[in-house]
Amino acid sequence: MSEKEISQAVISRLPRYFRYLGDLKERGIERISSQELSDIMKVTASQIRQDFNNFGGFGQQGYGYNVGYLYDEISKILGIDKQHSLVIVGAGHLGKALAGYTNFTRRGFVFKGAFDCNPDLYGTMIRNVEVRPIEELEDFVRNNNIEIAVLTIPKEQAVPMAQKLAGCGIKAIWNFAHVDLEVPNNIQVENVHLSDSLMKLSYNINRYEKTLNPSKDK
Amino acid sequence: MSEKEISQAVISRLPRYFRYLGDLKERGIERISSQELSDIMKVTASQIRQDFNNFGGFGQQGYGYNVGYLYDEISKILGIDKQHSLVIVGAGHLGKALAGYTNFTRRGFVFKGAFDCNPDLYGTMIRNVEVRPIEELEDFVRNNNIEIAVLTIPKEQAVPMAQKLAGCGIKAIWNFAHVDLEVPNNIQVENVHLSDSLMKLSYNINRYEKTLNPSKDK
DNA sequence: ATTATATTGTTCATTAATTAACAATAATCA
DNA sequence: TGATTATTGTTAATTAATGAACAATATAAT
Repeated sequence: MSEKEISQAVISRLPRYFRYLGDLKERGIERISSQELSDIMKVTASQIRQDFNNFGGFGQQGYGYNVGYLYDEISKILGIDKQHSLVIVGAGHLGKALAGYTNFTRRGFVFKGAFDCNPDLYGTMIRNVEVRPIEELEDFVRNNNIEIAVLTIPKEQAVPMAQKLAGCGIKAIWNFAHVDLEVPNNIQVENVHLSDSLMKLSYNINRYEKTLNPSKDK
Repeated sequence: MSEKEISQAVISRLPRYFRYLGDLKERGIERISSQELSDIMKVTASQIRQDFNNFGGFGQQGYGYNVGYLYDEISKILGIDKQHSLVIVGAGHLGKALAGYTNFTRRGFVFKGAFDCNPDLYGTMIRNVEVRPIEELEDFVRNNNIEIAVLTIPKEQAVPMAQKLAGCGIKAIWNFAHVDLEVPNNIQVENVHLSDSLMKLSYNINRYEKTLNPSKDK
């Protein structure tokens, strides 16, 4: 009821706060004001205070915020105070790269299985996990209570695969395939569309060059 | 002068339009109205028309938009009608994965070189390109007119590396290191912070579960 | 203890983004 | 060729996001 919906704009900023707070913590800094954080992060102090206050008062007037406390609170908000099991679907370079990220393990994401449709890969190891045939994926998800599926397969296969995963109790899909998945709304999808990102970069290169040499347009 | 600044919110949507238009084109569809596109893409027709009109009138009243024409125009806006040369800095799994994306080649991004600081990798091949020692990077960028550097190195190395790259005429950095780079504003930076993305996913899993079982909060 | 200072939480104002509305106009049909 | 329909480009209205202001309050200093 008091579950005020928090905008995804705010959510998108939380990981960055978390990162900066982690750095501060590591450097032994115990307290920080919204103004100091503003200077470091190049966002307004007002936005910082507004963002935090969406989740309750973490600071104290005349003092600021306790770095360690704020860090822990944000980790709870983000749900990374608990472990999340995940499987990688598609054991190519990208799948391997993601499986290998120690960063993720550190944040409680536990790599439980890898699947591919290429028989040459069956039995090969990624980290301490062997690659299994894709046919075993659904049973594996069900039997091991897997929360997250990381989709690093071609887009043609991604759509039917998402449907299959929806059917066996997966909670979320981290989608690297260049296609929009359609899944029931009990399943969370986070897209990483790398080509989109690269195109944005291309646009900004172009734009900058045009500001230097406006004659060239049209 | 009439260089009205276009918001990054609009730019972020262009690649998705481009993708859907490409699909339509491939399916042989020649014309489409903003309403039809709205139905397919699940965004309002009004937003579609507003977005396109930032760049000029691409449609025709009573007819709609010509798919092929619109596709080409967007590709020009995004600057992917021309080739962009890039190098990969950090020849790990992620670097290899990115180098191998045929999608990128198709959009005019030409993979020209790969660099790493691990001597074991020197001379090994990624696609048709051999991995070179990182010391050669700066000269290579200068001599081969490289536009984009793809940073797939640890965050500690990423900051000084960005500075070096800034010094040798690179135009843009596609940054996969989990750190904010500080570069002069003649260099475009596009960040792909994968852990941020995964944390957002984690938040949304959490949020959904709380809507089902609100008792569990606090 | 009292006062001065710092800094939050929150309200209000402003700016930006999105959606709705509609007049203008091209395409289609009779 | 004229009437009807479809659909854009654009303006206006609404909603969301951001930034500024300030009262409330804790800390620190004297």
